Amino acid sequence: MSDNALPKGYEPRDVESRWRAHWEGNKTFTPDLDAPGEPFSIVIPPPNVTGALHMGHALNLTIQDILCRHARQKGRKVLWVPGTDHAGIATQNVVERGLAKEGKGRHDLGREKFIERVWEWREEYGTRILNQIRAMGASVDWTRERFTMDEGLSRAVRQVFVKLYDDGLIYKGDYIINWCNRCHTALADDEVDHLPRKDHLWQLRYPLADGSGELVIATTRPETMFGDTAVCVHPEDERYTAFIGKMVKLPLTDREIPVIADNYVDREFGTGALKVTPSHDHNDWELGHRHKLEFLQVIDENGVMNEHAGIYAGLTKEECRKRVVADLAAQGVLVKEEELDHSVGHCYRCKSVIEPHVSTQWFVAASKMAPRARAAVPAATQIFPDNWEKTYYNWLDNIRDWCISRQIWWGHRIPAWTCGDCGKLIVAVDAPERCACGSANLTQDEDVLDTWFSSALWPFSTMGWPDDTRELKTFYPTSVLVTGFDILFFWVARMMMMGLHFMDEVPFRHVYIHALVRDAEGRKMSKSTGNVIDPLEMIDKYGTDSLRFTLAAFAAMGRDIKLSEERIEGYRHFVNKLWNAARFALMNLPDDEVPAPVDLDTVQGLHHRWILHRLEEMKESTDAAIVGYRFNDAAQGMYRFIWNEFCDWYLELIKPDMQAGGERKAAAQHVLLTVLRETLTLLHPIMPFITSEIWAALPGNAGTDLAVQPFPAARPGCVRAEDAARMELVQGVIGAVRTIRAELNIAPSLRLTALVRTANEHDRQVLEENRQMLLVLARLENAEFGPAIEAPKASASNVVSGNEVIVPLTGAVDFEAELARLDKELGKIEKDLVQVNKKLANESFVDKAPAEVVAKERARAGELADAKAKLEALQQRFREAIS
RNA sequence: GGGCGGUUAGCUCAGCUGGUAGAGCGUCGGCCUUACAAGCCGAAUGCCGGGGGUUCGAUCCCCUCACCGCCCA
Repeated sequence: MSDNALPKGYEPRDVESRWRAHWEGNKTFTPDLDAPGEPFSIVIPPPNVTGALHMGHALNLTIQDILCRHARQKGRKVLWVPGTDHAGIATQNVVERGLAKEGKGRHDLGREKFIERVWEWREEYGTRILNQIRAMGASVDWTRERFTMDEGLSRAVRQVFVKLYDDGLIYKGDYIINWCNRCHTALADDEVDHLPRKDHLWQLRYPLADGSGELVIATTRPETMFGDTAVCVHPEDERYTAFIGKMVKLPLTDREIPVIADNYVDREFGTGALKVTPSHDHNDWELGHRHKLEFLQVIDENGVMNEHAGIYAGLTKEECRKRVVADLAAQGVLVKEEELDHSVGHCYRCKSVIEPHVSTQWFVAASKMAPRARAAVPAATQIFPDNWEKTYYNWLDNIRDWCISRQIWWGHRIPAWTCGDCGKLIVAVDAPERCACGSANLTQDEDVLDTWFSSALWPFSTMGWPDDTRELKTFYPTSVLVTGFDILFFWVARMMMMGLHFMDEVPFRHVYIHALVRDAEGRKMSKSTGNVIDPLEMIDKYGTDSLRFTLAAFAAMGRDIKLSEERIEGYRHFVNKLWNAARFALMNLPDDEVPAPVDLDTVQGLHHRWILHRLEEMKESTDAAIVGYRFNDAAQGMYRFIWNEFCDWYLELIKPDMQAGGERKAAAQHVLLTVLRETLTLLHPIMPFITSEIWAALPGNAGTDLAVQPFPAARPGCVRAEDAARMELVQGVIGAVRTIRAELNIAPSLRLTALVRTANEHDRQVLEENRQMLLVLARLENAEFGPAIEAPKASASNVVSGNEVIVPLTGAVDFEAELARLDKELGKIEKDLVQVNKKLANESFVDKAPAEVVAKERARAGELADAKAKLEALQQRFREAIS
């Protein structure tokens, strides 16, 4: 036995920190650009600097790491770029909250000081998320870490802005946009969450100006009525045709507004008549332009009513609504108030209600860039699973121009200057010194760009664009983007547009959309619900490998993951199992030198031949599963192989070999080491730490790193399906004896005798050759095999592929139990037999089903009938014995 | 309103191109068997959401209904 055995328990903490330090210190994951091998690259979805690692990140990183480590094993040149995102609004909010504690606002500091403050903040906390990426074991290239506000990336942003402006794809103008009063900035359409909300629908009486009647309109926003500049009905709505073209009096004001007609109106909703407020509603904005209405703004950018609201000026929009409704009710204008379930836009950063607001903003003409991005899927970029294609198309087909200016300070400032003298607008990469008119009186636009604008460039900006770098040449387009569906629009579609425009090539060949991680009840994890499972806490308690394996095992394509701590705890048992298997192996292997090799193609011993065969199958299936993004198959396949085959059978079967010594031991050592080495390699992408640790402890591996070992080569000579079948027979006989023992309550310590009346010479020979396996694993003192074996009358029995397994019973045995057991067994067989016979009796089945299927059923019917007959005979004999 | 997905063992979920329903966890029974009690051996459990259709044959394909979830308007 070895004296440098592994410690009794696996201690993830020490092991993980050691390997992390080793990999980072040695720059193990920095690719050699001159190395041979096909490139494989991934850019990390950059987490927010404000962020802390959550389960979504943990899953995202695990998947990417599996892909990268696997690609390295397959000899590819792998680059995985890490980095973080400056997250404009979110980060600014965090720093502003900090300031608020000091009783200050950002305006008290001024722009420059405030930005300095944000940078300080990011220096302090920006590394936190990076260390959490480290904790996950992510094999990123730390020498290429990027931040969206880096000098290089900022230059890329300015360059892109200027180019798009020159190409006519960026423009500035007054439009209605989504305004967050709290964050005090414009938001893009997809940054608005539509959340369900109980509200009211009020019906209001608008009298005709000529006194000839009245029109009842329905609205959810009475406070905006001061901005009404029309009432709209459906042109074919007979209730209202007479009103079209007339004027109505706007209550609470002295204004009169026209009644217009437009197909946009839903006749079924409310009263079929609606008030039109072009400055405060997206649809009304469209109506306003179509019908050339007046645009009247009544709510300011703080959510306060302005002078157009008359006596309501100065009230917040919420207060104003209450007062207006009360006053309308008092004046008899309010006809009806009803409950309404609808959805209302909320800021995705702060969850306050979004106000449609007209202002001067910058836009990307996304509608012009979308068609190319659409056409690239699936021709140049494939989405996995492909049902997301539809969602992708749907969004691009309905895309509106993208509002990219934000009225905050933290971010890439828009590279546009206005001349104070001639009014000319200058858009340039670097700050211009003077205007063409000669004036030096230039002021830069106050706004910054949407964070997603810089994220959209990530796949090429991180590789050094606009310079023509080797990284770009080698690694662009990236191989795959791994992300959640929640940012398919924000990010994926925009990267496609930008990549195609600037690189003339898609940014990634594949997009793998992974699941959302939910809690055990299927709810989204959120701090407010309090159902968050913190990955760092899980890592601390169970180790990173347990967490990674759990996530991989549940990462079935296209399905959400319901996670609970118990699952992670459960997979820690697997980690422990592997550790102990390795300990056992090491105890039975020489300390330093590699055991003398034997020829694996011709090695004797069914257990060796079988496990080597299974190992070949595992290589193929694991590789196929990872390449096909079926991580759950990869994980579960390894789990079963290691636990149910390698540990439960193989390790048990080599124990006698190890005791026997000599050549038998030498062969067992060599096969054991081979299987363990290659199994660790296969498992390494999912569980990098424990596999590396065990690897380094194996004889001959001291000082080597599993992370740089190649994928185990195929060993065609070891593919032997017939040995797998032989093994199955042996396992079946062992199982039959074990079942008898357990069901008849025979003590495990009692050594039994087993007799097998064999079905044919082949089976007899297999059992004979593997007598020792049966003796050890079925706990027998004796075993006999042959075609003419007669069962002693008092014996329990079972049938395995036509072989009658007989266990003579001695001493006190529960005879009734054996009878009941045989009845149960026969019941099962009969049930199957009836079903199969029914099938075979069906003429059209025999007629129309493929010949091989029919043949298979016939064979099965024969087997079942045979087993039935044998069992019945055995049962009869047993009855005679006990009567 | 439009789109997507789900419904399989007590729980969580696999089940690729239709051909004998699987796993993990949990449950029950028996074991300290020299790597592992975080373990070993054995067992039980399913109108594969309802209805209809295609087919010799449907968990799988088509239609429909119900319930649940998500996205977009």
